[in-house]
Amino acid sequence: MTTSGYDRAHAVTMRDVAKAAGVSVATVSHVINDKAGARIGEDARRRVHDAVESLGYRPNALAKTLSRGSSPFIGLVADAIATTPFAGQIIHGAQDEAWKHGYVLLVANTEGNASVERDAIAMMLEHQVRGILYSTWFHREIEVPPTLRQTDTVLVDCFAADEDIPAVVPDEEQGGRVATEELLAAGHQRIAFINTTTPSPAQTGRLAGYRAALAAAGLAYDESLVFQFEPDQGGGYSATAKVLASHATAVFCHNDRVAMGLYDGLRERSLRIPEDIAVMGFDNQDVIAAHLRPPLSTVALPHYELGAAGVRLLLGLDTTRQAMRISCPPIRRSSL
Amino acid sequence: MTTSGYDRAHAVTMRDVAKAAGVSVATVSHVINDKAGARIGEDARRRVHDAVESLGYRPNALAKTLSRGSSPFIGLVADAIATTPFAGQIIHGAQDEAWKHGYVLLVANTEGNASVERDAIAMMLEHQVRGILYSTWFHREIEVPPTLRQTDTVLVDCFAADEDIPAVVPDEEQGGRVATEELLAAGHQRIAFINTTTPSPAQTGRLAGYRAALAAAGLAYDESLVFQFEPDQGGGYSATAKVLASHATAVFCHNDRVAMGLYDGLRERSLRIPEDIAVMGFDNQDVIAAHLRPPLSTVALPHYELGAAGVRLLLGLDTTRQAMRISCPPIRRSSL
DNA sequence: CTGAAAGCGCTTACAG
DNA sequence: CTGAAAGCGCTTACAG
Repeated sequence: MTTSGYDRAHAVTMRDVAKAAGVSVATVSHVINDKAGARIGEDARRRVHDAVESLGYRPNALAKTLSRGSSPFIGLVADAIATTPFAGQIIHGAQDEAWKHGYVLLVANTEGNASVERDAIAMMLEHQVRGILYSTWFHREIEVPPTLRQTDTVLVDCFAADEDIPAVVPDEEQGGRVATEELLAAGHQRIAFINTTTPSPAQTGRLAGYRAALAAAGLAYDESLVFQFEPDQGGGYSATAKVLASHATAVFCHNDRVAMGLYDGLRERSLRIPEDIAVMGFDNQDVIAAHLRPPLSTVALPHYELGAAGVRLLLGLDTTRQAMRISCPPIRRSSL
Repeated sequence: MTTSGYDRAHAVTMRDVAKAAGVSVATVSHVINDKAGARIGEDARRRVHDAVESLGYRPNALAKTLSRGSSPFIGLVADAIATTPFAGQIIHGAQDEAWKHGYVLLVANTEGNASVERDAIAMMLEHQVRGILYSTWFHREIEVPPTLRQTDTVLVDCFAADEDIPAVVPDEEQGGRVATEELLAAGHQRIAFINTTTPSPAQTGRLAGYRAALAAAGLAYDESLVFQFEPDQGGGYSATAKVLASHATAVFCHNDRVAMGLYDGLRERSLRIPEDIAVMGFDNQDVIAAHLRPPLSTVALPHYELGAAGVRLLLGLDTTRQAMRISCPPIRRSSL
């Protein structure tokens, strides 16, 4: 079928190449890996390359791993590839970074199930992973599964309170600050904040950022401008009346879904965005933010970067140890 | 640190277990794998298990693979883990199914870049994958990368025209049919269809389904009820006027984003859903469909099932060969 | 400049 | 009932 002489049943090995090239397997290994110390004649070199070519030889990465004692794998256990578009970006970032350093990602989706988690970690350990990235789909505190201790671990988008395990998380406070600063820069002084009812690093961090930005701008913190609602469309929609009653000229929403609900509430009252009121989101959830009318200005959760930084930390490429905060960049669209 | 005596630098091997249990490695292998033919005394068996326990032994899956000549890996190359929440579900389904049969998924994200794709496939081949799932984030025709021929392949959410490569795709026509049937069942007779301007299996398939459902209900196909717009919010929004002018009482939208735009257009005209007009989406895009006001009825693209079926096909667990169509189930919410 | 040989951690006939 | 030995496909000192 192919001209390479490839045969699925009987893979060609280094031995076959050696035979075809009339050299030893040691020599083949040396030229294929371009070993520094090895002095192989131009002639032999060419013969090996020709044989590789004509036989369609591919090194067996597993055998290589075994004899070298190093692993090409990095494990990524995620609690929800499924429930959210976010996890995808963490995987994406981790994968790109892993590849860049010659590693391959082994991903496992656990749906938060502890026993699946245990199996996934065991599987990774048996495959001799270099280390494991343990990630959650939203920033939170976790209990570290005990078996994770048996290898190098870094936490991604989560952290363990009383632990010394390195973690990389989004900088919620900085995010809340830029969100507010964007509104400030657009000339607003009376900025409402629809925060979430759910206790979380996002809840406290974004609020702290909001306050910090206000303070830096010389504005007093006004409690009557901050609300708590469910962090979804329903919450944003319900918040509309209160926000309007507060006479705010701009609203910083805890996330894009809240903003989406607020949009609905505002539209029902025939209020225009941003002419009548400016709105700022958080998360930069693709399907929502870019496609609302008008497109929503927001701040991005740096999922891709979280995954990539996790791999770098794991491989010891980043000097930082312990909690590493990744900043959340503002995304400017037309809602303010 | 742990009581297991685990030592990261010097993994414990089968040899260590053998020594500790006072048996040969062959015996250890037999009891650990619970080999059928092997008759090992209760005594030796217990000693082995104890040694495994106390040493914290974990078999080296890579070595096992090498000596057995079988691979525990299945590759999944995806063109866009990133750009869409959908790919995540394909991965999820493939992974669950792979695990179920003792395989581990090696995933690679190529962003559609041909050279990355080549590298990804080469990497998988070198890791001796059992086969490769090649997937796209939306249903379409593709050119099969030549190196894919070097192993078993199944196409997921895509297909190759002139090829004999097995593929699993969503059943667009059946999807279009149920979408229309749902509207019919709700009592509508004048059903508009906002189709996409983009030529694709979705475009033709969903239209065919729409026509089939109408025909089955004894309704004539009325060209003036079908429109073509960009398959996004902007398209849906723009379609509003024409849809209204057609005096349809219900609208089947090519996808959820179109429905989202239509919602906006309808709301601006103070029209209520579903009282004034019913709307049906397609895709069941989480963030959108479930959270629109009112929640959108739609039909789901079976991504999880696509991934799972792909693995089954690859492993020869499904007898079907060639193109396999997965049906798209209706999701009932409150927009009709 | 090149090859023979040991070894990576397992599995699997084969003997006994 | 159990072990010695060969082998999976590589890499890596070590000799020459």
